[in-house]
Amino acid sequence: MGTRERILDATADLLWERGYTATSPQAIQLAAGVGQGSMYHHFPSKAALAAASLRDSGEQLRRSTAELLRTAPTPADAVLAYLRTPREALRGCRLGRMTQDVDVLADEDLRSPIAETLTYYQGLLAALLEEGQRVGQLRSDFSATSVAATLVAIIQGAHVLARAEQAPQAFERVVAGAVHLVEGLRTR
Amino acid sequence: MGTRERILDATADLLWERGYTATSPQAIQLAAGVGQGSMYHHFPSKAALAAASLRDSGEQLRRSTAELLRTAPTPADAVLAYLRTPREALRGCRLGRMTQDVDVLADEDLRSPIAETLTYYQGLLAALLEEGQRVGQLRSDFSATSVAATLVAIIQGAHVLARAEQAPQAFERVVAGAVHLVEGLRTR
DNA sequence: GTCTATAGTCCGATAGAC
DNA sequence: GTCTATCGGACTATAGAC
Repeated sequence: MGTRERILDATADLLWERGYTATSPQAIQLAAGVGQGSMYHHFPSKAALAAASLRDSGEQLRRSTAELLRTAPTPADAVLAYLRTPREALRGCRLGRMTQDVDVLADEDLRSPIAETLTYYQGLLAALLEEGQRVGQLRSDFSATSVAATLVAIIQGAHVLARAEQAPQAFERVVAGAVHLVEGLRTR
Repeated sequence: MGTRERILDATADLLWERGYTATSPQAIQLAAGVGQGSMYHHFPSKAALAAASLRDSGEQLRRSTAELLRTAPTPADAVLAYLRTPREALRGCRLGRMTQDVDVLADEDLRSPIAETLTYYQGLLAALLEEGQRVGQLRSDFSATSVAATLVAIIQGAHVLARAEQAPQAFERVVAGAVHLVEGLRTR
């Protein structure tokens, strides 16, 4: 693995663990096992390095989520799979966590991969919900776009609760409740 | 207003705006209009000051939420009022946002007001949902505890989406979807 | 391309005058 | 109780040798 990739890997880990502002170039260099000069040779600044890392993470997450949803037999199954897929409850969402950092929100290059990925999730779920409505599996008296946004928010919020309580069970509780709520959307 | 209160007020604002690690004693002193000596006279450290501020914020939020839920005519109305109450979408939840700061999670005095408040919300909502089930307003085939956790997560996640997109409309979209989901819990 | 040395700033906290 | 001066260290970034 090349130096550039080792730097990007270390950055992704540290951004997930500590966030942007609290992650120092020094810590990245230590974790990647490179000197300061190497980091600044490959990336002009901490912000540019973080932006590259977040872009990579966003692409990876969008790809794996699309794959997850594509393999379910029915739309309702796909939505439930989105809720139930195993996640690192205590680590939080590696992109969603960044929204609490003002320096991230102030920099378009840092914010856009986050916004694009969360918007992409909502699009995938809205399409599934509409399909479920079209084939009569789901009720037609709700807005697929709104419910899709709510489902994405549920996963983000589940991470918040699990971290607050420092208990993965909080995440599971949120998911269990979400499953109850989604079951209420089925036609009967 | 006394010096101590001015310091606590400035701290609460800055913690909400910037989080814990990114808020410097210097910034607090500037915002409160006091010197370093005053701050360290009233509070032994940045951590102790932040803990006092978060305890205050938690008490205030628990009190206002209990009041909000107590004034609704029926359990389902109270749950919908929780979802629909106006919130500062782009600023985020002043307690929930802290869960992304590792230094906060590592310090029990900082973490516990957050965990206690979010747990308190869940307890209030679970009691309402159970009451709704008892009086036949809500279906009895769901876990009130789980759904209560999901409702709290929805509001936390709505803040995340709104901040990611830098658009309050994202918050409204999440709430609209949540209302659809809660309507599915009613008996018919 | 990679390294070390260093600059200039800000951090959290303490000392001590008033 | 409040102030200013200051400490020791960490921060992001640059310089320049190899």
